[in-house]
Amino acid sequence: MVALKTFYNLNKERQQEIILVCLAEFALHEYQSASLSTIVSNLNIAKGSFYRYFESKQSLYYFLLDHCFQKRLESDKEIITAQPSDFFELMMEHLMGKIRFDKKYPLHSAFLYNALQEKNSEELGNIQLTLKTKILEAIKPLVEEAVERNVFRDDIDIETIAFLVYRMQFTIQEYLELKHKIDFRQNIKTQKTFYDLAETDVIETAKTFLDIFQKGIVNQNNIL
Amino acid sequence: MVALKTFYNLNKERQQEIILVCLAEFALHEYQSASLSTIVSNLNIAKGSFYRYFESKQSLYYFLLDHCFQKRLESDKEIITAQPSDFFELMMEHLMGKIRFDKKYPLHSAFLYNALQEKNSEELGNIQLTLKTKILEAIKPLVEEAVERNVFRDDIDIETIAFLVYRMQFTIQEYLELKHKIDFRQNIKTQKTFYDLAETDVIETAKTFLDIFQKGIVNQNNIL
Amino acid sequence: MVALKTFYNLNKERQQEIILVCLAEFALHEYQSASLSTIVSNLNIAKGSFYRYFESKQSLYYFLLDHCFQKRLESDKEIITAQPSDFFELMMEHLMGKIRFDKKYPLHSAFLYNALQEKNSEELGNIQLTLKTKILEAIKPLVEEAVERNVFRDDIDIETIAFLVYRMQFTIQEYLELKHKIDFRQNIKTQKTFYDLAETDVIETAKTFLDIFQKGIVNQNNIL
Amino acid sequence: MVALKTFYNLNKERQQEIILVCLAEFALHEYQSASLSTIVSNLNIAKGSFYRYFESKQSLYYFLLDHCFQKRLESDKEIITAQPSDFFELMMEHLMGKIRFDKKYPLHSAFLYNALQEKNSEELGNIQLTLKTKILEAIKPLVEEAVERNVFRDDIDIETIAFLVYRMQFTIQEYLELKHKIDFRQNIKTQKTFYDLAETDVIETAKTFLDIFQKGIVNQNNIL
DNA sequence: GATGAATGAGGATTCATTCAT
DNA sequence: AATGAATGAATCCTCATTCAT
Repeated sequence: MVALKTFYNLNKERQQEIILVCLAEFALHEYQSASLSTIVSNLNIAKGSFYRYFESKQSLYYFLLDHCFQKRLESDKEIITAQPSDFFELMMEHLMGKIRFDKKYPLHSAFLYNALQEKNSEELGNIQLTLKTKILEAIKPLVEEAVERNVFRDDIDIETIAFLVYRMQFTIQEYLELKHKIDFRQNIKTQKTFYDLAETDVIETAKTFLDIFQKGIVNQNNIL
Repeated sequence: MVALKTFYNLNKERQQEIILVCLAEFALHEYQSASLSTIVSNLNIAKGSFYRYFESKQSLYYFLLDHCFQKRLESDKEIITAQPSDFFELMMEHLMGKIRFDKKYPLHSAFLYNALQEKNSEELGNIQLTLKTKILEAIKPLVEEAVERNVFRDDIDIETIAFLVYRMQFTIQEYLELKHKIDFRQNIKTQKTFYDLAETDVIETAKTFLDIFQKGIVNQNNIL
Repeated sequence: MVALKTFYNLNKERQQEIILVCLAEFALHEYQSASLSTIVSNLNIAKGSFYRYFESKQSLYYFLLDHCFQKRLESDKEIITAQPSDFFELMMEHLMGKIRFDKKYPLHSAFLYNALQEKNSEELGNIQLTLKTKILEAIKPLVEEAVERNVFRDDIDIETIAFLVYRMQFTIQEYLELKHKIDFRQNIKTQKTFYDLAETDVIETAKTFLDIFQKGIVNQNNIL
Repeated sequence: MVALKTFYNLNKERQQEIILVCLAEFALHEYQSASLSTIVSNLNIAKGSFYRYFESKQSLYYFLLDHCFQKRLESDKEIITAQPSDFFELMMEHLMGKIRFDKKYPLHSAFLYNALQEKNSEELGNIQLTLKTKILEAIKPLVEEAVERNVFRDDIDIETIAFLVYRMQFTIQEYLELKHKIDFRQNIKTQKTFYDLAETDVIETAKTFLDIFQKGIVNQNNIL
């Protein structure tokens, strides 16, 4: 879960450098295929040195996971302090938060995205379940509060709503990738921004998806 | 795209056996991490024998992709022949089709699921884009027809609708995995069914998600 | 040394076809690196069928060696029947014979060339020595006869002369390759002629080398 | 072209040992057939260790080529400093240099000999042409100078002369192998000297071949 | 505290040959 | 008589990790 003492003895800049290089590798490859050799070579350090910073590949992975999760939470805190009263406004704020995070921390974002797709293995366990449960736990209270204010249809349970709220950010991401034929991993390699799109386009898409989530896709006039 | 002649010369049972063992490996691991050694060992054949069936790992992968895609299309054809007039009824039929497919062909289903998450690589190219584009091309005509019948809100474009239709099947899958703490890859290993759930639960969930897609999540009474 | 009966049962055309395909493989690669798989694939026959024609890779090699040697000898016989009295005229005839052989039988020629460079191995023994000895045995009588006619300086022994006579054909070949940056193996692949040169150029070079062999390289006038 | 840092960090003795074992393998087999497994086993190191010294088989080969070329050039420098004025005396010095080199560095010599016979391949390119061109470039100036002093017949161009000068050293080698039935590759295996001959014999042969090169093979008296 | 040399199992793939059909 | 499926050892190369210096 944590790095070794030696790692923390490094100055902050070097720590950041190491983290970024590691994230880049895990952003481009899944756990198994990511190569410590590549990391070590990109960092210009000795193989042995790496093992003085982290106990193992697995331990590094958990460290990065923790690190990125914290970063993402911090990024979200700003919203929560300036919490809007309307649930969907709040949700929009979160989506904007995700978009800002993608832009500001593309490697962290890509790493987390990959982590959420990691296949279970002996080394990482059911990592998807763990991560998603953690995220849903964070979302639930907000949903619950809105439920009490009768914001949602009462035939849908809280878990479903919370899940859909969580899901939306990645659905939007997938849609953008597909529509604009973006390969965000390629963007990482070429040092472009995560989406390589005008931010207004991204925001517009988020608004659309959120609106559909609220009101549905059917033409109400047609029904009447 | 295809296997070698030698493979087709095998009797159908053996062909199926080989396909299933290969699918299992690629269902449990992504392309890079999947091991031909494991496959060969599970099949109890010599290393060299494998290369009489398939030219390479890459070629095997494309073969499996094609094979599963065909299987999935066949599975869908039944619906199309008995095509319901209402778009959302049709969509529900497709979701049911996916559920039946998961049950009947858990390995094929898991493989396709993994393929849709494959990271781009020199060996496989932008496989996600290719696959998703193919699927969307199949969905679009159905959506277009519904658009002409004014089924949907007219402020949402066809691409967005088609994407959400495509996305739903996997959103449901993800939700079920999460809610019931299912590890479908573990189920594959233990030869259980894909979901290890009562089918009614699955169908209920599909209905719920479809309903939200139609009418949205907000409490209409509250708005009024 | 010889092929199996089954091979001789094939019609002459098929025999020729097989020989040419095998020669091409051994013309492009040395014994060890030449691949029976490639040969068999180029011939569109079954692996097992090949082993009904030849006992082994080794046996095939010896067969080809014998075959090419015979072809080369035949090609030389024409000269011997129309044998010119002057030794160097005869030698020029032989060089012309070699040039014609290269043109008419590029694969045979390339194969023999490779064979003369084969490294000794358990499988082939000291094949260079065997081949070269055989060639020298053929050259020696001609040299001996010329020696008796006092054609050569009497301070040089027969073996040396015979060797230089043998050597010249390949020295010329090497020179042409180098001067014109010819890759005769590439020419084989692209089905061009062996040298891809005007024949007059080749003959001119042969004449020059032969003249130097006769009279030496030094400027006689300068000495006087 | 060069080894990895790790290689240079080894002490000189170990570096030499590794070089010699590698040279031995490439002296006995051509590039394709030479086996890293054999090398690694002869060195009593792990498979992976080798790849800490050299990037690849190809890279090792180029390193050895460079290494041997340098060694050969150094060996030649001694001559050039004590450069005799007569061209043929200089040439004799070079032949003697080659003979000493064969004796002192039999593996280097054998490796270079093999390299000059390597067939073109994707991995090594047209290595023969490259090597021979390099050698001829070194010989040409010496020839040009002699040309100006009217040493040679004026009907032969410089390229031809330079080529024959280059060719002689290997022609002599081939002759000795043939005459004394020497298998220098076998000598390598049994750790004997390159030629396994009295040095006087070798020198005598060199003198003979050089003399023929100068004055030609014909009996001048007979002509008159 | 840092280094980097060493490891050996594992990766995909090719090979010449055998043998049952 | 011909086929072609099967073999398993060999190929080059990469990997995460250990440990002596």
